[in-house]
Amino acid sequence: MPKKVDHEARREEISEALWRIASTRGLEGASLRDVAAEAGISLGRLQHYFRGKDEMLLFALRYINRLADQRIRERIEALPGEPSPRAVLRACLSGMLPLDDKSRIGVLVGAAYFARAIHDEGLRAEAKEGIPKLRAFFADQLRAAAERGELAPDRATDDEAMLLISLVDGLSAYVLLDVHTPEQAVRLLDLHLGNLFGGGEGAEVAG
Amino acid sequence: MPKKVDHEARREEISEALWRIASTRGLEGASLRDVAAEAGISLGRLQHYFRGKDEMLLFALRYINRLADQRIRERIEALPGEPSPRAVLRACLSGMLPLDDKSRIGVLVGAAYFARAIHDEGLRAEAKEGIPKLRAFFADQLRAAAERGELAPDRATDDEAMLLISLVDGLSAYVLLDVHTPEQAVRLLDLHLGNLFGGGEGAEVAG
DNA sequence: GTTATAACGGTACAAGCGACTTGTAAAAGC
DNA sequence: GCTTTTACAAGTCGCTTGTACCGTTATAAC
Repeated sequence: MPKKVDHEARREEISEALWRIASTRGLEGASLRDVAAEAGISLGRLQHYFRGKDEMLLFALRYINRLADQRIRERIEALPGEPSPRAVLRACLSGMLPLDDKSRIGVLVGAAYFARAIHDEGLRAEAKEGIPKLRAFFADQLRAAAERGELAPDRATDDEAMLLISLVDGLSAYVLLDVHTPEQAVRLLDLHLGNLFGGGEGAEVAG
Repeated sequence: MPKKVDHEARREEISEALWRIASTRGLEGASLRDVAAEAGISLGRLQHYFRGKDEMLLFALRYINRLADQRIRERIEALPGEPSPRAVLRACLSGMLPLDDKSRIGVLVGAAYFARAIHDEGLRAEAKEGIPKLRAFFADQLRAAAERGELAPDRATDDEAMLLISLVDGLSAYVLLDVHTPEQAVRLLDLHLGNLFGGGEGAEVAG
């Protein structure tokens, strides 16, 4: 047999090439040939690592979700001292916004997948997968905040969590459309958090 | 000359066929041939009314936006008596959610266009166009509410208006992905409005 | 050294795409 | 009634797409 190649690593390289195309031209404009060219490989090689286009798309989606998850986890752990629930939430939510090149590409690719997921059962299941966990995590933070007296105790934490997720998605969409600048999106997010937790204190946490 | 045909009406018929396809298979899966078949006409005839695909897409987008605008205007006028700013806002916002078949198709088509608008300057300009006016209208309602003492006077009305728009867009996306049912989306919207205006009073307005 | 096989590069192919051209029928204008 | 113009249907064009299928190389196993 010839040299053993790390298939997973190859697939990740190809996925990154796909992201680069999807974030500039959209998913629908990413043909197998384009992706192969962007990755600097032949079409034949790409086909060696992915049976078909769908398999490639699904792998790339799972991979980018995994990276985004990890990125946000690191943001939380990077918070100084014993961060308040509010600080944790702000770090998460602003990490979901397209603020820098990395996260912008992530959101861009996510938007491209979103459009396809609406009509594709497989992708839709994949897109929905992470929401409940995220929602539960946010709700936990809100409950912790309520216990510490930083949040009105009569707030419906589970619903407020979902509201936060929906809001960030809406804000992200408008940043992609250049309706907001990234800074405005953060400002609006902070406004909502201010309404939720009360007052402006807490907004000085770095983003 | 032969019988005079109402070009505008023909274009609207074709647009409606396009929506039907876009709402089930997505915009990218809507070829000129498919649209023509859905409209029950030949490809040649479709091309007689639209120079190219881009022109068709743009017309259909403007048309559906016009209809949505009109639909929401009617919702406001249908409100009983002298409606409160809160009731007006709720009618608008819930009208933007995909609650019935009509609005669902509208949002579905809007989502398809959104994905394309990210990478298409012309469509992006079209998608952005209505936002400032909507935002100003919402801000006016919020100011009116503040004057009537139904809203805390220190609220940043312009930002709160944008927050409402972003939230509804996020909620709509999650309804399309079957993360929320339409009912849950309305519940979350009402929760936000309750937070904004205070208390639960006002939530009894029909949707 | 032979062989089996993973790892390719290259090409061929049918299908579908948007755009364009041509042909034809019919009705309004003169 | 002849002409002109509109309203179509049908076909063709060049191109791109995803997929399938070669052929070749290189290396690990025996």
